Amino acid sequence: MDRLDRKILRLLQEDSTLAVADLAKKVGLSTTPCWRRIQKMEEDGVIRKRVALLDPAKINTKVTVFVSIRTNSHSTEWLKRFSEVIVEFPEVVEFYRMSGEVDYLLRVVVPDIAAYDAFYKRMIARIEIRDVSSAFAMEQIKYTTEMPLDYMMVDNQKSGEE
Amino acid sequence: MDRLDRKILRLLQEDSTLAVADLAKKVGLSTTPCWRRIQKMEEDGVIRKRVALLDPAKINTKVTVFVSIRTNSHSTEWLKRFSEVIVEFPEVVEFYRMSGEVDYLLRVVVPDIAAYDAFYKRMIARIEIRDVSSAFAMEQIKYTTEMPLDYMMVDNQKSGEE
DNA sequence: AAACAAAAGAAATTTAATTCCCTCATATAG
DNA sequence: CTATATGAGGGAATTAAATTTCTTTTGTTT
Repeated sequence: MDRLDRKILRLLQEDSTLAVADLAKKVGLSTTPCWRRIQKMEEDGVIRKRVALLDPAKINTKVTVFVSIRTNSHSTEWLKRFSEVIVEFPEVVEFYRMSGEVDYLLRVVVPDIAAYDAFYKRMIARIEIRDVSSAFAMEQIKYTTEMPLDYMMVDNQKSGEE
Repeated sequence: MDRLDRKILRLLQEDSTLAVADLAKKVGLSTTPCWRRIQKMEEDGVIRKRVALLDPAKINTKVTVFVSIRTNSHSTEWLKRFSEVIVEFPEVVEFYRMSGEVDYLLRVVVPDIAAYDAFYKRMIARIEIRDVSSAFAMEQIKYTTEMPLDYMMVDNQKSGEE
């Protein structure tokens, strides 16, 4: 993994429809070696998948709610079931086990407050939860699937330029 | 936008490398009309973009930190500058203006605690912030870019939007 | 400097995207 | 009712891109 791979990843994180030939040109390679690098990174799992991103407003899911969940030390059994139940909801797009005050944090997307309430009722109907608190996002100022590539380990340390 | 469009979106949200011909077969169409539906949804902005998703572990960004920021009513100027500064950090992958106790919420991705500390120092060096608190994710139980399609309007949406 | 390995590139081939043209169903005006 | 526009679907040709094959370059080791 060198600086060319990193350049390729940067571009594919922005737009994966880019033709290999065009990508190669931007990176300063010809299509074959560029294609091979992409293949390798897919085999190695560096590139996990390629997906289409939708406009939340256009599909009626413009409201994001962060749901903080506190549990006073439940059993392992409860934890397992809790995860299974939560993961199934398509409205839950992110789900973390946290350190500190909050034990679990969910990001939930819905059309509006009413839909959130409906979701909430469905959730607590499926599993008993001690303490839940919801915080609504008023505005999504940034959302990206692009990960920083600055921390990638590079064998050939030709780091620095672009 | 009908149920066929929704089927197409569901599949493309999972895997956008799917060939139009295969997609068409799964949906129950031939390639031409299927292709045209995809084109239309891209023109309409329903499909925002197509991207490659990377494996966080493989690019050394497996730690997620949620950063809660409280500000005792700052000026509009400060707000503007704050947003501009924060958005520029590639480590900040999500950034919300919130209702309630917390005013802003960031999701930050870094390799480890030390790198978070370095990020934190760089951030506060660039802008004065009243109250910051950081919560570390111990585990990412779910992360998806697939939005729920259940809330999409089903009928012929002729009503002028946009 | 010879020999090898690893990466790059040109050109041919295969596969998929895109266009063109036709059919069918529905709806609407004359 | 009939004629005619309209919109969606489909087959087949065309164009563009992905993939493979083969050759060349580059860098390293002995």
